[in-house]
Amino acid sequence: MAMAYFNLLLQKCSSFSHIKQLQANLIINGDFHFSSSRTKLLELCAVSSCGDLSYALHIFRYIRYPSTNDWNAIIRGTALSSDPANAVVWYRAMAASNGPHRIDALTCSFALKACARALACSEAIQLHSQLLRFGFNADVLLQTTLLDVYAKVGDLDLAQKLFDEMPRPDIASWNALISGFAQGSRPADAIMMFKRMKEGGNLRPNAVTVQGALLACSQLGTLKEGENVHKYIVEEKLDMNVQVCNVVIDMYAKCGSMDKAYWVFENMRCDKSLITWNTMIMAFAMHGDGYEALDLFKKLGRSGMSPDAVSYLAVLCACNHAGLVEDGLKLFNLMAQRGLEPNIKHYGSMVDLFGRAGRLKEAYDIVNSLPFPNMVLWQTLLGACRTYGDVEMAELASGKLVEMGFISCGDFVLLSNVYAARQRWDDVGRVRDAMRIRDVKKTPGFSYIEIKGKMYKFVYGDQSHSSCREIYAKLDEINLRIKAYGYSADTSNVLHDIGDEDKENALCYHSEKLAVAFGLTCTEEGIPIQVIKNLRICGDCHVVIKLISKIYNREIVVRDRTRFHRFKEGLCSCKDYW
DNA sequence: ATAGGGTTAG
Repeated sequence: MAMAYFNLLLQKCSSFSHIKQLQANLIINGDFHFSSSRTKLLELCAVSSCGDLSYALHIFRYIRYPSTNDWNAIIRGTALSSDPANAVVWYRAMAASNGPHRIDALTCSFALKACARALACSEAIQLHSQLLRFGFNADVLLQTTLLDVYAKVGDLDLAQKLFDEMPRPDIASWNALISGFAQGSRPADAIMMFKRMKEGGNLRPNAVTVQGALLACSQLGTLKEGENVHKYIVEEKLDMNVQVCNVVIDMYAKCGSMDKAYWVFENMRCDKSLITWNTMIMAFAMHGDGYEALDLFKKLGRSGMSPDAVSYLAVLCACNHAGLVEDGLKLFNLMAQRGLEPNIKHYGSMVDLFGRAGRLKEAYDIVNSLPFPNMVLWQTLLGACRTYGDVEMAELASGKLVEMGFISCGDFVLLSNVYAARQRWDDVGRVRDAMRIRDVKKTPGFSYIEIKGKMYKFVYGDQSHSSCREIYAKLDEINLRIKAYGYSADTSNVLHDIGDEDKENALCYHSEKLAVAFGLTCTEEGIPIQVIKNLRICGDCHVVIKLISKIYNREIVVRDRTRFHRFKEGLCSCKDYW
């Protein structure tokens, strides 16, 4: 068979059996050991969706003298597989093996991609130094790959340094840095870089750039910056891109503006994808708008597209957040009827749903019946035990978490809360000791608030703000007024070994309270206050903010890591279950 | 013999 014809067939390959037929053909014609077609076949088998990596490895073993490209195909395929770390192992085998091959820029590129996926930092550093030795450092594409790896493994400073040292960063280099900042811990810098790129005039931000910038806005919850990015998108007609529209919708929802999110959803200038629908349903879920989510889910069914597992997750989540237990149960069953396999998140949603309804036994049965133990489900169950004060079930769930070695600070706090609610102080002490012995790490909590287009960040007990004095004065005032209203601090949320008065103080300087107090000092009456928190809102803060919303007659919106809490006239949209 | 590789959604 002529090689050109063979390559054409390769391009048309759409199933695994095609691959095998072509392989048989190569072998029969005696071309297997000599032609570049074999390499192409190997690549197809290792990388494409109709291929099969383990079969590619099987073929590879028959190659007497694998070429650079044969090795690259294997490394690339492994980098894309579910075990990307293995690609580094193959890279080392390639470096150690004798033969006609030499490591080239592509080899490095694929191996680095694997490091990014496997979050393998030290391996990335090793590859980086080798790549410098090989003299590939002038390659812009490799520079960008490197930048991306460092950003993804969390070393944003190094990623930025690489960017700064690039002689000619192109649009992908900028995009990699912006997305890196946005996905990592520096969303404000992502927005800054987006603006610099836009105003620099050299390179025009494209569809990829704006997605990074929008993600940064969502992380920060900054509606103002998000609107600016949206404006740019419309000006540049990037809103013809569905993926961009989806991120815009998600951004508006996460910045608290459901009106704008829905407007974009309704007025799209391109066709909606299933992801568009799912994004919007998830947005309603996040805001506790259960009926809107259910309506949209029904509309989706009528639109001609069929809901997938994510659509069901979104609408289950909405039922959950809105307390629509029966609707949720029906949907879960419907999902099975439609032949969709529930995954761990669906089960988590069901556990939450039963938990919310106080049906702890049924929640427990789900967690216990799954073939693989999963810590998130036990944590969810533990949360439900806290709400309903079920000590026995709480001990069972936390016992499982300890057994799995996955118990976290938050879990200990939940268990302690259950004991505290029953005045079982010895047990509270026992939990505290267990935490100390295990040296449980606490993720530091912080909150953002946007005032007149500027973001302010608060950490626990923050005293670094210029208006610090006013903030603490406002907190004192709040404390007086809520106490007059009959509030007493729920100190079961505090685990430190300190006196009662100190416990109250420990609670009253939580970052979300500081942010709300700051919001009260510098906004007009009647203007809603919006706060973004990186962790879940604490129980005491939830009580206090409800009271503030009543006493100060303010609508207060808090986005925590899972959902929105809308406080109004002393009540919260989550109906006190979260 | 040659090209191939980098940034992006629920």
